[in-house]
Amino acid sequence: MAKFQAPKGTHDVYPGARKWHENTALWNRLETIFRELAALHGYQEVRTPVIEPTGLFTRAVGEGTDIVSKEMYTFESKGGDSLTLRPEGTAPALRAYIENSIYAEGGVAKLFYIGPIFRYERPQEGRFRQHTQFGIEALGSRDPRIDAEVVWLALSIYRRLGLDRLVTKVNSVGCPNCRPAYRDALVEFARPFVGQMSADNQRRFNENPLRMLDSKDPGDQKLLEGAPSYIDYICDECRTHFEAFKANLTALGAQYEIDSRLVRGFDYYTKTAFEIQSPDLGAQSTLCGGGRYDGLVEELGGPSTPGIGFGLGIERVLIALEKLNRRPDTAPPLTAFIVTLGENAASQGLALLTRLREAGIAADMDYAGRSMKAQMRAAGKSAAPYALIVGDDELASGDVVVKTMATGEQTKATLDEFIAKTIGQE
RNA sequence: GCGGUUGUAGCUCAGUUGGUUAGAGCGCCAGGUUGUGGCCCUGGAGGUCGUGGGUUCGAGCCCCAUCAUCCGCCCCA
Repeated sequence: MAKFQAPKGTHDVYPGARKWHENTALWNRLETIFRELAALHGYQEVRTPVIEPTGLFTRAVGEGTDIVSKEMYTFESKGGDSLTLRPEGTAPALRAYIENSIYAEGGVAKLFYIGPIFRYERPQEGRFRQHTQFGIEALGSRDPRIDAEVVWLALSIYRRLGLDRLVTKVNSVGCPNCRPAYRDALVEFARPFVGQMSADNQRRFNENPLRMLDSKDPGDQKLLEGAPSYIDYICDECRTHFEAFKANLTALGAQYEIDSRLVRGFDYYTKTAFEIQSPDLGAQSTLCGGGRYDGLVEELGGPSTPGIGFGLGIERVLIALEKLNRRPDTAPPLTAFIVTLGENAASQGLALLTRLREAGIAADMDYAGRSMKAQMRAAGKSAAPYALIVGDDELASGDVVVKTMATGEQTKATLDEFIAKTIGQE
């Protein structure tokens, strides 16, 4: 009998998984932290479908990008429409923002999302065909202070998780006013040695010259060493914005580097672009990437609205934490484990459990009808702080033996006393 | 799309120049304690050696193919 397995590049998340990025308790903990910090900064959740019209991504991300040209899961619906499993989170969030007229609320709309992202790529460490992103989008402000706040929120998340040693890289990729001049300058600079560059960069030279700077090919890097810097071509508006953004970041106490080579893989970015990397992650070192996209809402058919956001790969965060052995605290799944002795007690077990649960105490028992020794083993393995032991003696006296597993100490108490004391501790 | 790695018990792996019934640790189950977990001791269950073909008297080991896995390039979270 052939066994089924999760498709290449996908993974399950399940209780007790050894790999942190597959462990339910750790996922739950991280998601809670994301939600708390998002709420703390005024962001509210938006949930969008996993499938979207294919055109949404070709329009937003750009026809020439790798994502659109070769990494999308695209299929035809029975009705004949072309649908795509979302390969990124910003375009769907903005589609929802426009479709539901969220902009009509006025002010700045702050949205966050947590959900799966699909890209057809060759899996490797930290890269999956289905991964999960936490992302935020702030729509309606062109104030550079919000650029700094967005970066700061990402950094706050990592700090909260105990992830240090991070490198934050910032850049300005300009705007439609100044980009053409820079693009032309870069093309003229590279023209004499196009033929000496890697095949990829020769392609980029024609299709998307800015991406040439992103090449990791050592030969390309050497050839492009003296390449013109965007900062010398940037228009006054973009320069002012970039300076204010950096000043605000500095004022918050954030450490960052200016990386004039930082060019992100989506066509929609304007002005601010940033990336947060971890040196502990291996080849796929980017934990978070984002930037400003002042023309995108309009491009997608909404009112002219500036925006900025980021996406953060949750699997990569978990992998980085695992490598540093920084395990987030997770509460034990159970508080009490009931151990019964004999037929009479066994038949009472479920009723006792129910009383605990109705009082809000997570409790369980061993349903296999096994020996006390086996039940105690199960209690220990469950990590519940307390074992409640019930036998004929306890049934007669109306109380239970409360064993504190960590110390081995035992006392007698009625179930109500145990409940009152346990709830008092929370 | 390209390059490399590894596939033996639930997990991590060992298996000498191809040679009888394929091993260890951990985990699991049970007993040692007919009312007590974690430590210790004893025992037990569990494997078509990824799959298919080939070479050979004989293949976990050699050859071919295939599937899967992980890692790197590319790209990105």
